[in-house]
Amino acid sequence: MASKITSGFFAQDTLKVARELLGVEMAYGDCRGVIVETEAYCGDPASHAVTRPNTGVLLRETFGCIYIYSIYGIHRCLNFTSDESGPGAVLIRALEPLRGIESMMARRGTERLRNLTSGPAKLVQALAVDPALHGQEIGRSIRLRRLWEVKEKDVAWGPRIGISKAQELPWRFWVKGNKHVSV
DNA sequence: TGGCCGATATGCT
DNA sequence: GCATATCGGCCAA
Repeated sequence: MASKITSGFFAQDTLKVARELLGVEMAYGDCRGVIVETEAYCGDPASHAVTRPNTGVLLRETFGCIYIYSIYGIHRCLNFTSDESGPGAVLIRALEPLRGIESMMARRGTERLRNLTSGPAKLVQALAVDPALHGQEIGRSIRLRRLWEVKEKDVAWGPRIGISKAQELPWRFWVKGNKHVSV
């Protein structure tokens, strides 16, 4: 039986949270998908804890909460805050769709399964994540439970995508070979 | 109050 | 591979 993940899980180190979120099912509204790609943001120069000192307060002062930001005007991305002892958040970059695929296709305007949730802004649009969830504790609207046990040998990692600072840090994690990983 | 930048996605060449 | 839409957040003035 799959085990529920609550906000307390996010108290631990951000890199560990990012790694451990792989294989976790996310349920929201009429949709479900498994997390297959994440990125960790700590107190590094690319983190909103640094680049957005006002709104980034959530990264410093909470864990286990939803952090939603907008980028390039038209996109929104979903994070979960982490690390009870410092700034941290994990960006959810890709899901493998499980349920509500018809709804996702309608909202994304495509029939192509591979293009539904293979990117941070794509999955927010596919699941119609409400921006008003910003700051809310995990487990209320967005529910998580471990669905897959992802072995060490099935985890890949590398540099984070789309950033101009701290590009050398290999803080992006994904499920090796999964067809729904971005890029 | 204005200007710059960005954890993206898409469409065109 | 490259241009670009489009706007919130931030800071300088």
